[in-house]
Amino acid sequence: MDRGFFDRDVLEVAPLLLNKLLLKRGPGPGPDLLGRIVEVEAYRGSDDPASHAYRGPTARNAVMFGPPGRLYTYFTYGMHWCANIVTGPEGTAEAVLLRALAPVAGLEAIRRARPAARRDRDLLSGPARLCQGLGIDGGHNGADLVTGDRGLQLLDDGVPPPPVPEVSGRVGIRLATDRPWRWWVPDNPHVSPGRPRPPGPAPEG
DNA sequence: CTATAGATGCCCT
DNA sequence: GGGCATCTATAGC
Repeated sequence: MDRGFFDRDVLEVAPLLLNKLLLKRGPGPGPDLLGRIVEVEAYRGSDDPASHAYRGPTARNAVMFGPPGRLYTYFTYGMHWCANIVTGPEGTAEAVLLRALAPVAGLEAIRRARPAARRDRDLLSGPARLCQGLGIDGGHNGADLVTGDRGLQLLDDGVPPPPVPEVSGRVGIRLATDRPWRWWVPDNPHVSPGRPRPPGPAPEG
């Protein structure tokens, strides 16, 4: 894919990422793993209190401030990795959280990487699940998805994004729950079971 | 299907 | 020390 695709506002890019392919190669002799993006969320650092970049650059969020088309991975809840695609020009801090993928290739290897998943629909249906299933972690922070320099690449096989994607508030956050910045492919069984918190002011006193 | 509790470690104040 | 862009097992319909 072209770098320019990612060099736009995150609210424009996020829904267009639906139905794109994420390819994971190696390292080692393992088979290529492939998944189709079916659920995403937008985080816009400059004016988004829920974004890791809201309070300015730190060691953790540095990749978000870098050039578009790279992967931002972070560790959370003491045990989980999550992956984002950086958008917008260098200097801004926008990113699209990958929330769910539909497995396309490498199913056997993905099943081995996700022993807790009882059904195939649970393999990559969550931001931490998809990282576990594809073997994505901190070693991939900053990987370039355009060149595939670290075995991770974003591909377009011609399947267009849904003309009218489903929309809701974002999942698992406390702040800015009213922003409809989560998109998914309608009726796709691999979308995560997460539900947004009811909108309202942040708890206070 | 829904609801709940517990795991577990890094980041930032 | 508080809080987390989560997941899993278990309990109960």
